Formats: sequence, structure tokens, C-alpha cells
Amino acid sequence: MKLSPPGTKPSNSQTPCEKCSLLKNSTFRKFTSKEMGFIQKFKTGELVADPGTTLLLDGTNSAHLYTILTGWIFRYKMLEDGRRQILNFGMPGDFIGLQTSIFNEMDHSVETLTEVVLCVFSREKVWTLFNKHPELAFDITWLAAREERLLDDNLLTVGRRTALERVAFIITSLFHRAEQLGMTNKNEVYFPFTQTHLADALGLSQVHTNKTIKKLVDKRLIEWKSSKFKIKDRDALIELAHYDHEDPTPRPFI
Amino acid sequence: MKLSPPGTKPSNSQTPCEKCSLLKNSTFRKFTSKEMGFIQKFKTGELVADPGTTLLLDGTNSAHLYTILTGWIFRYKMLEDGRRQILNFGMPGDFIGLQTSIFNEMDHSVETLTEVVLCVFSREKVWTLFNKHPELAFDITWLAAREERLLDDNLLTVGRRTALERVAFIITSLFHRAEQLGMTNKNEVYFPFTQTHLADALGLSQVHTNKTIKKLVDKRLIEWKSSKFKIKDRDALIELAHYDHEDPTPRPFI
DNA sequence: CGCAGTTTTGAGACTGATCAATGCCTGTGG
DNA sequence: CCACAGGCATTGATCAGTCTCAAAACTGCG
Repeated sequence: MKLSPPGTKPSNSQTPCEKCSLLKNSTFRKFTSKEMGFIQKFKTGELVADPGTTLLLDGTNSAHLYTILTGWIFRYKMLEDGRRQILNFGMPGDFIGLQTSIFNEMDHSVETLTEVVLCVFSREKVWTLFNKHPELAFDITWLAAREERLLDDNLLTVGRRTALERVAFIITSLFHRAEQLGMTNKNEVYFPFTQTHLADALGLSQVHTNKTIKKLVDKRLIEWKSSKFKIKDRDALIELAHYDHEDPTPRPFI
Repeated sequence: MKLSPPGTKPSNSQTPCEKCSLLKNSTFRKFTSKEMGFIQKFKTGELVADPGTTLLLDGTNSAHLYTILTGWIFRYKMLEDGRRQILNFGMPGDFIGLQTSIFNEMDHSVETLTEVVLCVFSREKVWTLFNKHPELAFDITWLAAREERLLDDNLLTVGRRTALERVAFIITSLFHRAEQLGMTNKNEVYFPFTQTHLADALGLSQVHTNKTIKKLVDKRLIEWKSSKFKIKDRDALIELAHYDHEDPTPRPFI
């Protein structure tokens, strides 16, 4: 029997896939019953992880792949001397660990920000998925291509936007993603990361990130009090960030 | 009959896939004859593009996908005011335009650096590929995951490395990629980009990029005279760049 | 109540940006 | 075969955005 990674434990509620909470969200596409049947077999269980748990570690491999059912995670890489770059944040519906199933080894790490509930899949069955369910294989490719898009955006941000634009951009895009998942309330969300996380995602220092956020607060574009984030002037943020928003077409998940 | 994009023309030599020059390179995986047969049908022709040609344009879609047979390209995004971020460079074997086939619209552009010979595929047949050739579908996902890895590296570079480390890193990794493709001669390659391209890939200004390259030359780690690039002290570069090189396992291409 | 982790603020240092020439190739036409 | 143009590369001087260091003020939690 497999041990769960430290900081995690198998969930005792093993929701059947037809009852999956993600299905209630209209941004996600629906499954045929044949697909559903396969995914149910593909799924090996559920896992609950505490905040701050390392789900996947750079340089190692994992027998499992995950879909986030609940909570926030982030992907990151580090330099030997401790400098950290956060590559992207992950939320419900996001797929984690494609790398292990393709290259056998991670080249980045994944850590939880909140308590996270994960749907666990067996890496071994990925091949069956490609073999027997081309639509699902296409979905996995879709998810990989989407991640690539998000990375392209992040790279443009870190490489070419000013500090103020960077903060405006990341804040707006994270809010936007959360909104599509129905995690917002009016113009408010719960942002579970620290300013240090933001700084590491933006290629800035924590101090300068703090001062930059303050500028946005002073301009009355946002409010942010202990994890409670509020967008006050979305249009101004979008313009400031040069945010190029996509229309939320229904998206797949596994 | 379809027009070719400006700056390109159909090649008159339509190499059959079994004769594909990429097959001669041992870094690429081999195909079964069944796969080869499908790819031959998937391929709709060859295209030759001049240097500086825009192959794919942000915001548009394309009926075609490409594999680079010969030459160099780069992917980039721009901000309205002209700031440009180069996301990655592409070389023989790299697959271009996955985005169009998945999202119907590019969110970045692709431009050639050299004269480029492309293998052209029809976007419409992608679905057939997933449906009938799971191994090839897996290969496409492999390629997408690899691009994601390269982006992860670039993001770490731009976000957290110093100017000197950045230049050392990009130079080393491009050399490494070219070397695996057999495009190097001893420790020399032909680098077809300008310092402005490098700067835009690294999130630096052209002037500072120039001064930084000079430091590497002064330290006798590299030589670089009119496109002819030579690595003089690879180990020192690897250490300076914190370059984490992967072992070149055989890779797929389409 | 007190700790530990965050956030906030200020001062000074420094990396990298900008501006502005100048120099250097390479290809072209006379 | 030389002169010239245009694109790049190189260099110096100055400027500014961001970093580092350091300390103080919060906040949530045991």
C-alpha cells in the first residue's frame, strides 16, 4: 500500500465522479457517460493536503497525477542559493503533474497554499487514456496548451512590464480566474498567498511588491485586508496592466 | 487554392517522410511504418520562408501547423506600446502552432530568423491523429510539455537571474539545443539572432545585453564574431548560469 | 499575553535603463 | 574596386527603478 506524501491524507469521502463538484460549474465542459465511466476507473482516490504541503518535488517522480478539486497551489522552481520563481498558481480544475507522466521526472515543485482536496489518478493509466479515449487525450493536450498560454503571459509580465503593471496584471488575472470558477463574491475574493509569494511570481522583491501594492490601494483601484481582496476599479486595472482577457469558453478538465 | 503567407513559397521539393532529414538525427525517435504512413497523409506540403517572415500572427488563426525542418524561428508577444518579449526560440524538430489547433486563435506571434523550411500539416486532421494514432497524440502532448519546460526555465531566468547569469544561461541552453541537433561544429555554432533579440528574450535592454556579453568575452568564456559563436569554457558558463542540463533522451517529433 | 510570521516604512546602494554618439560591417550601385 | 547606406554593435555618461538592509508595527493564534 502506498504512503501518502507528508502533510496529506487520503480523504474518507470518495466522491463518485458524477457527483464531482466541478461539474456544477458551467465553465467546465460536460462528459459523456462513457467518458465518465473511464475517468471513474482512472481515478484512484482523493487526497486532502494541508497548507504548505509539497505535493511534487523537483527532481523526483510521482506515481500520481492530480486534479485540484478545492484550494490553491503554486508551481515553482528554485536556484541553488534559494532564489525562487513562482511559475504559476493553480486552482480548482487545474491538472498537476503532467510532467511526471511524460518525462518521469519533475523539473519544478508544487506546493499547496491552502488546504487542498485532490482527485488522484494513476500515472500508469495515462497510456490507456490516450489509447482508448482520444477526446480525453485531447483534453489533456488542451490543458497543457492552456498552461503554456498562462506561462507566456507570465513571461511577458516578468520580462517587459513595470512593477506597477506587473502587480496590476497578476492581481487582475488571478481575480479573473477565480471569478470564472465562482470563487468570488461581487468584487471580492479570498487570496491565500502572501506578498512574498506575489513577489516571487513577479520577479520583484517583497519590499518593492509591498510598496507597489500600496500605490494601487492609494489610487483606489483595490482594497486588500488580510487575505480579503477587493477589486474597486477593474477597468482601470485592466488598462494599467495591459490585460488582454480571453473570453471564457467552456474548458475541459479531467 | 490557398495562398502562402507573404515571404513564403511552397517548396518544389516535397520530400517523402521516409526521407525526412530529421530522421537522420539520432536525438529523434523512429517511427513505425504505420505511423509514417499517417504522417505522410497528415503532411500537406512544404514551405520555404525568408528570414524575418511572420509565420503566425497573434490574434489570428491559421489553417496550418508546422514542423521546422531547417532554420531558426522565435515566438514572441508584444505590448501595445511596442515592448516585445521573446518567449522562446525554435529550431529543427520543433512544432509550431499547436495553439491554433486547440484554441482557434494564436495569442502570440511566430517569426523566422533565418530562411526556414517547414513541413506543413492540416489543422483539420489533428483530430484524426488523436483518434487513430494515440502514440502520435502522446507525442504532441510530449512536445507541448517540453515547451512548457523550456518556458519554466525562461521564466526562472527572467524573474530571478542577474543579467550576467541570464546571458550565460540563454547562450548555454541555445548552444546545447543546437548541439543535440548536430548544428554545432566543435564548440562553434551559427547564432542567427541580433543582440536585440537576446535582450528581448531576457527582459534586458539591448545596451545592457551588449555590455554583459562583453563581460563574458573578457572573461574568455565565449567568443562571438558576426553570428559565429564559440563556447570557450563550458563548465564555467554552466556554473555561472546555474544551468541544470537534462540528459538528451530520444525525443519525438511529428 | 506573547510569539511567529507578515506587512509596512525609511534610507541608501546599485543594477540595469536611457540617451546619444561613434564605430563597424556588409551588401549595393556607380 | 571604391563610396555609401543601413543595420548592428560598442561605448560613455547620466538617470531611475528596484533592491537591500534594518527596524517597527500588525495580526492571528496557541
